[in-house]
Amino acid sequence: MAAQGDKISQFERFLQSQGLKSTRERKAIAREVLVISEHFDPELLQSRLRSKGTRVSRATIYRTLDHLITSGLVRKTSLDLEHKTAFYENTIVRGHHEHMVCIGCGIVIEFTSDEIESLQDEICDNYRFKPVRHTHQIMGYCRKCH
Amino acid sequence: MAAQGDKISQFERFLQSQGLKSTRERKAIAREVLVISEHFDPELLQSRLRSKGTRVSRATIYRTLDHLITSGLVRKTSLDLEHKTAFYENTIVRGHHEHMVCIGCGIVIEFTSDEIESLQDEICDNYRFKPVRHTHQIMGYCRKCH
DNA sequence: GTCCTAATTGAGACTGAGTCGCAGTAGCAT
DNA sequence: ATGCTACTGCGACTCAGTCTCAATTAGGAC
Repeated sequence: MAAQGDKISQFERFLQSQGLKSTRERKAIAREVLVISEHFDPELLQSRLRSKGTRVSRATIYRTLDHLITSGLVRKTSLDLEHKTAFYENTIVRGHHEHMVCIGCGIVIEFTSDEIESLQDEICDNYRFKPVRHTHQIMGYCRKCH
Repeated sequence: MAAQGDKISQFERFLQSQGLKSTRERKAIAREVLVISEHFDPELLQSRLRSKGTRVSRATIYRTLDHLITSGLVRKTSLDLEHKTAFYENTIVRGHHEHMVCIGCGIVIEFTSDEIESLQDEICDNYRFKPVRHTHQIMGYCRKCH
């Protein structure tokens, strides 16, 4: 898709603006991340790259993910308390959303609610708190599991 | 306080009902946990016990926290993505609440909102999802930090 | 194209939270 | 008091993530 190329060059401009270099590894990682449409962990990312013939070390995966986060192309999503690994997702394919996680089968259902978002803003206002990001996660049992 | 003794014996009954034994270590841990009014991590719990002259191994701390969770006296609260350690809190002193965490100074502000809770229930209903617990956390800057 | 320097990479050592196996210990029911 | 079984502590282990360092590479200057 055309949009992806744009995003890659957005990332390259970001790197340049930070005095960072645009390397083979960084481009490969960015390219792959923008193509994954679900949550992923660094492990999965590495193995997807490997299966395409691109070997990148664990350290570089982590380092590059940090840059992708700073550049705004990727976000870190908790999705946790059960899993120990961090999860990531690209911000292009995936808009903002919250999670319901089934304790039975592990399935993740996404939801959003404008009402909740605005109540949240109201509460922050009351506390003079300037929100930057938030996570809202419901653990329970999905239709199939209870 | 009187309530604490009750809770201790509630825990002992729980242990018994599970065919578990009521040991010196478990009682000491339960007693301490019920007296901590803030979030704590296993590390802190252990050092508080040690400073009272009770030595308990790390493994036992973790094992007992699990039992306390199952018994309902303690809950695990994410409070994370920044910290790597798990946090816990006792359910007696601390009612249900959500967190705002300041990215600047780390201060944790608690909040609750009945409106949000009921919107949440509504959403779960729509998805035929049976909620068990949830976490809702806002990261941002507190009054002093922006 | 060549040179130069600073940034980058990969490998492996390291860290820190949490778990596990095991040998010795201690509840508790009889 | 006895015996069965669960419990404890220790230290080894795991696993995600970080760090160090020597070797490599991007990319600007010439």
